[in-house]
Amino acid sequence: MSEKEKYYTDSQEKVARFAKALSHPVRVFILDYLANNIDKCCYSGDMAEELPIARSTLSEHLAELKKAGLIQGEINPPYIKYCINRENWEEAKKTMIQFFNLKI
Amino acid sequence: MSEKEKYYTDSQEKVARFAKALSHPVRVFILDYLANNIDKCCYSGDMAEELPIARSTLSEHLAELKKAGLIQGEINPPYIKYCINRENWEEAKKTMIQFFNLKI
DNA sequence: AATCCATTTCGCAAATTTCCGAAATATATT
DNA sequence: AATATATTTCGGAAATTTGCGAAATGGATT
Repeated sequence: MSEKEKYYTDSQEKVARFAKALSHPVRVFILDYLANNIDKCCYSGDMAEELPIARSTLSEHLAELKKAGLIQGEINPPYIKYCINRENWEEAKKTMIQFFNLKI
Repeated sequence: MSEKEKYYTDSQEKVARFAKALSHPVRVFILDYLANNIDKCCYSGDMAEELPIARSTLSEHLAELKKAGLIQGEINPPYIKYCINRENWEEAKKTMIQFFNLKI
């Protein structure tokens, strides 16, 4: 009796999920920042200095990206060193590129 | 005295804007649908039949995609034939791929 | 002019997102 | 044990998004 029809493919849901993670300029900024400082330690506080938002708000954007799997934080108290999660980043990239390669 | 500092690059804002347009599975579905039926006429009603949402809700998702420039509607009363806006689609594709090509 | 039809717009409710400052956390240092 | 530090979590406000059904739209048909 389970009437759960599926309306969206896994791929469609994945595109939407990754896109949502990238749907705020602060989060795009964070990913850019991490990608451009791959060799350095990236702390929340460093990014906060370049952004017009409260630290607690930045923290929530970081959590959002973590939830999407795109970044990870290595705890090193009282700091947290953030970096891109390469494996999931590659998956997001593949997912989005495949979507944009629709034969239109 | 205009204290408007700019915190995000145009590119970052563009990524966020396009990503937002793709951040809901219904909208991803619509773009897939249009891309896979490029030769046919695509009416709102046809898509509505494959989706678990009210027609008015679908209409609002279509408006969202139109606002982002990704689709356009050719009015042919009482129908509206939808299709992907190729020029803006290509721009979105380029924007997103460039973003994902960050040297990480 | 009255009716039909696909679609959108409107009015509104519910859910989610974004944001902040204050408080909590967890460790290192004094 | 008290203090200092970077960050997160909490509580709550404001804004935005998602959704629906009813009404409006605009041209075609009777």
